[in-house]
Formats: sequence, structure tokens, C-alpha cells
Amino acid sequence: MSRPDSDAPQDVTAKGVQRGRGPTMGDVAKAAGVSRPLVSIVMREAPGASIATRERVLRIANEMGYVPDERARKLRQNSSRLIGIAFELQQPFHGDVVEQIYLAAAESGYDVALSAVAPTRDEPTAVESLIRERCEALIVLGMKAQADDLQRIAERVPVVSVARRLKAPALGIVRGDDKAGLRMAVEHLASLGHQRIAHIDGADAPGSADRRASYRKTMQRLGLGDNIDVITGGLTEADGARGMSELLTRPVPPTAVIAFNDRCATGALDVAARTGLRVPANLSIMGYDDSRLARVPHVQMTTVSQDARELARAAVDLALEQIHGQAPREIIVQPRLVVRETTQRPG
Amino acid sequence: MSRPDSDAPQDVTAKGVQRGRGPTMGDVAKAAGVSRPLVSIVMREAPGASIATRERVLRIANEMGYVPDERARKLRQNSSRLIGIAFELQQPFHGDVVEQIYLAAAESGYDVALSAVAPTRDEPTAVESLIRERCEALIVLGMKAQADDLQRIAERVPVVSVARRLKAPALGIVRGDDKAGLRMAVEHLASLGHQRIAHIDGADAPGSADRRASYRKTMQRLGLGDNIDVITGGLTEADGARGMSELLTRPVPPTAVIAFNDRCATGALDVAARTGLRVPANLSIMGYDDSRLARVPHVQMTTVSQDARELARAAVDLALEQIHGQAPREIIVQPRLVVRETTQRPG
DNA sequence: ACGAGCTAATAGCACGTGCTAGCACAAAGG
DNA sequence: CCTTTGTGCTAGCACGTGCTATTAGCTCGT
Repeated sequence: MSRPDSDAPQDVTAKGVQRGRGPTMGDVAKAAGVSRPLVSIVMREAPGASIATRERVLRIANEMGYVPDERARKLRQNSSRLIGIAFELQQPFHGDVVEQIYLAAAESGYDVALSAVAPTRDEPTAVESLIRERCEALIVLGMKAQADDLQRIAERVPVVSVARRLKAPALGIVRGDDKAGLRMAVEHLASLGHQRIAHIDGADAPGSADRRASYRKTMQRLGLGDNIDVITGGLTEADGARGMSELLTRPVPPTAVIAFNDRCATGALDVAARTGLRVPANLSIMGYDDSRLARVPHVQMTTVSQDARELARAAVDLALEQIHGQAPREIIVQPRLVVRETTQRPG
Repeated sequence: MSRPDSDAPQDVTAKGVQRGRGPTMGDVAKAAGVSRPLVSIVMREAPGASIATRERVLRIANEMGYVPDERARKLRQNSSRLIGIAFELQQPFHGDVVEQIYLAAAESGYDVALSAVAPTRDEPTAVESLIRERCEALIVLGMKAQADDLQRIAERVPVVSVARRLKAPALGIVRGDDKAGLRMAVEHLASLGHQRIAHIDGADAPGSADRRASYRKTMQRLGLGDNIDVITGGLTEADGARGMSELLTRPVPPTAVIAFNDRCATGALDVAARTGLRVPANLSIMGYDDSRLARVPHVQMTTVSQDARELARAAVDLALEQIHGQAPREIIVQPRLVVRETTQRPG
């Protein structure tokens, strides 16, 4: 039974009772006829309130449209339980990883703050804004910044770098195993019966050297050393298209091609299609990353998965480790072969 | 594997004098030998401090690595000057708009809070987290939620919906002019000399009806009424591929095709290439949206631009209007024709 | 019957910052 | 000499919440 409600809207006081939006915890307490801390107890589901009171407070809070103020909450509990992510808006793969980080962080009771990197918004801006929000750790995806820049930031807050090769002992590092990835690709094609397997590489891109070396080594090991064929490619569709065009001028063209990444493979795919080659009947093509590009319905590209879920989980684990004072370390995530429809036995 | 950490106590001192990370305003004040409020004055560049003191405080703050706590700042000044954005991680076009919103908001002195929508993170979750951070307004991109859900949210905080057709008087709405867009597309192709111009539509997607009607009307107006050819398509590459395959079975196939969007056009492009048709020599193809897909180097698709910059600016304008108490309204942004390399005079 | 033990609820401080009011002091005017 | 004005700085409260310490209300064991 609530009393004849003294709920008069008296915003006469000079104090800030005049809020257009957002009732406060005190307002709910007054309306429910209890003390403010009790409302706090109910809202964060802490022990110390009876079930009846709990339900009543929750009902009233809901009626008033009360929502706890996250800033005040984070301010009070000295640990913000916040992990900051700097990511690139235009990288589909980053989107995958961010999504998984949300999940992994939530499991550990952490919240996530996003800060975008884009052509008109550089990394220092993004990182700075995350520090201002007092994130306990930063996860940076594919950061283009120099290693020493990140090192300087790491002096103030734990930093984990994902999917980017760099030497920086003060940073947590998560990356895929490039050597294993290309080994799996070659072995997959070889097991289908391919012998003339070419590689359009990533030029001087990070990881390209490892993948190139692994390609050569695996070809040798499988007794295909004489068929080693490495073409300089790059990160983009245009690079892949150029590489594919060059491969098609060979006296005896390859029956299978491993591109540096999915974008590069898409370019190669396009040139093959325009030349009248059927994929995979006449030519098998593989990508790398398992980005959305590879999963497009009418493409269905066979590729090597970097497994966003594992990368994200490893990144969050490293972040938590460093928050708890452990030294930064490196985690190498094993890639996974994803067989779709652009590879087949050679015709 | 990961333990739900039992949170080891690492902070020994009861007072927050010794925190591993993050010196406070008081620490800076003590180090500089001034009062705390004076540091506040210096940090926000308010009048009331001599130039000499200002420089000294700034220098010391910098040496200590002091960064103002955004949460405390936003908490104190009752207006958070924060605009929340709910966007989809996997939509390239959303990325473009978000980037531009950053810029537009900054011009008005507003900060931006990002909240992602993804398969494992639904819209209510994303929106709720933004409200908890006390954003003064919300901008939702391509929200799939029902109009009445958004209406309910709009009772608590101003909401602007972007690039999504819906009837909701309580919401600010920003969208492109679909009719004008398709008119421009048809006129472009007609001016090149095309007569048999087909349209792969978006089925029951939002905006599809308007575009379809505009296509018919414009064809009529240009005296091409007899060549009207609408195929049911959809939003994805597969839909475009299916539509294109169907068009190629026509006794007299079209010389130009307008797809519902860039993804749909990409599917059509792919089928054309596999069939041996040269684009644009034998067939012109147009997309819609001017997403990154259309700008891919080896594609270079002619398309209709939704102009992320204008959409973003309009959205921020509407948000600010509603924050200042004005009634929500609708802004229709005129699209722009982007001629690239998939259209040409009919051969 | 009476204190021990437990639950429900309250009082009060703290987090880091912004803002208003006020204090000390030097220069100018009487 | 005292009063007035302006400058440079400081004291103190407030924002909305979480946490610790404390008290009223109740059951229970002896």
C-alpha cells in the first residue's frame, strides 16, 4: 500500500531536480519509500534485500523508466571493468573479431568500449579516447602504428595487439600461425591430386615472408619442389588479378593457386572467370582469412580460417592476464582449413 | 579454461594514493604546488589562470602522464554531450556513415559512443548499453527492430533512424530518395543509348517498391515502356546471380541492368562474367549504395551514391534538434550518380 | 526470558571532476 | 590614509553510484 502519494512534481528547488530525462536512484528510492542504498542493492542484485521489497523496487524502477547511470557506476567501483577496442571500420574481419570480443569479455564480467579507426580518424585519436574512458586494457586490431608508439602507450595501460606482426616485448600479441596455415593449404591441394600449385604472395606485407617460406618448404617436402611458382602479389583484388594474369601466360599454367588473402583470391577468381576458366573444374583457387568475402554465397571460397573466435578469446585472455599484473606474452593461434567450393580434384 | 577471477587484492593502501595506473587531478595539483580546481581550470582551458602557471601545470601533467577521466567529467557536467550510435559491424556502408558521424558530431562539440549490432548481439542490447551511458540522443543505422520498439525507446531519449524506411512520428528519420535514385540510373543508361534496360529489384526489401515504381515511370516517360522488365531479386549476391541468369534466358536479353544494390549487382556481374559476357562492352550493369563493394579496384562499378557524408550530417542535425526540444522530422537526402566503369554505350 | 545470531534496511563516505562563492593582494582613485 | 576594482587562486559542494559500518526487527537456543 503506498500512501497518498506525496509525489508532487516539485521542481521548484534551485537544485537540478529539473531533468528532462533520466530519473536517479534517489528518485526511485523516494517513490518506493525506501533508502537509496537499498535501491542500489536491488539494482545490482546484491544480497541484503527481501524478495518482496526487491520486486516492488524493480517494478517501480521500471515504471519510472529508471536506468542505472553507467558512468557513475564505473566511477565508483575503482576498477572500470572496461576493455577498449581500437578497430578499423572498413575491415570485415575486424568486425568478426569485435563481435567475438564482446562475447569473451562478457564471460569475464567485462564491458567493451569501441573506438573506430578510419581514414579521417587516426589511431592516436582512437586510443586516446579509450584511455580517457579509463579502460583497464586496450585491444588494438591490425594497428598500423609503429611498434614504439604502442610501446609508449603500453607504459600507461596494458595493450594487446591482434593480427599484426610486430616485435614489442611490452605488448601482448595474438596472431595466427602463418606457416601452419600455408602448410595446410598446400597439403589440402596436394591431397586432392594437384601438383602444379602456384602461390600469389603478399609482397612485403606482414606475414608474407613466413607464408612464402612455408609454401616452398611444404612443396619440397611433398616432392613438388620442381613445381614451386611464387608470384609477387599483394593485399588487394588488383594485386590478385595481376598475379593471375601473369600465371596464365605460363607455358604450362598451374592447376591450383593459393592467394595471399581472400581479397587477393577474389581478384584471381575474377580474372579466371573472365578468361573462361571454370572454377573449380579447370582451376582451384584458395584464399586466406575466411573473411566475409570468402563466405559470399555465390563465391564459397575454400580458404584458411584465422578463426575470429579464437583470436578474440586469446586477446581477452591476454588482456585479463596483464590487468592482473602478469607479464605480456605472445599467443599463436592455429588456423583451420575451411573447404568450400573453389577447390576440387584437377580435371 | 579461463577462471572467473576471484579478483586478487593488489591495492594495499586504503587511500587511492598509490594506484598502478592513472594519476588524478589532485596528484597533479600536489606535484605542481597548486590547488586541485586550478588544475581543472588549466585542463579545460577556462579563464582564471596566469599563462606561467598554465604552462607549468600542463608540463607537469604531461610528465606524470595525466589524462582527465572522461567518466567523472561527463558525470559532473549534467549534459553528457554524447551521441550514441547503434550500427552493424558487417555493413560496409554503416562504417562509412559512422566515420562521417564522428566528424559531424565533433564539429558540434559532441562525442560519440559506439555500440555494435551483430548476430550474437541484438539491437535491444546495443541500445540499452547506450542509454546506460546517458547518451543525449541515439542514431540507429538500418535497425531491423519494429517501429513501435523504437517508438518506446524514443519516449526516453531522442532517436534518429538512418537508411531505413519506417513510419514512426516520434522518430527523426533520414533516408535517401529512392525514387530520384532510380530515375537517375535509368536516365544515365538511356542517355548512353540503351533501350532494353532491365531491373533486378529488391523483392519486399524496404525501398524496393519505390525504386520499382520509379523505374517503371521513368521508362514510360522516356518512351521505353515496351521494354520494361522487372525481375524479382533481393539484397544478396545470390539474388543478383539468380536474377541475371533469368534475364539471360530472354529471347532478346537486355543491354543494361539496374540491380537493387551493389551486392546484388556483384552477383549479376559474376554471372555475366562466367557466361562470357564482357562488362561493359556487351552489357552495362549498375548497382546502388556506392558501398565499398562498388569501389573495389577491379570492379569499379557505376552506382547510385547514398552519400554517407550527407546522411551522417543530416542525422546529427536531427539529433541536435531533438536534444534542443524540437519535434522530430524527416530528412530525405538526394542521391548522386557515380559513373565508373561498368556502364558504356551499347555495343 | 534474555542475549546470540541472522536478516533487512539505513547512514555516510568515497570516486574524480566542474562550478559557484569567496579570499588575498596589487594597482588605481578619493 | 582608506576604499574600490580586478586578477589569481582556493574552499566546498554537487553529480549518481558502490561499499563499509551500523542499527532495528526477528527467530532461536538454553
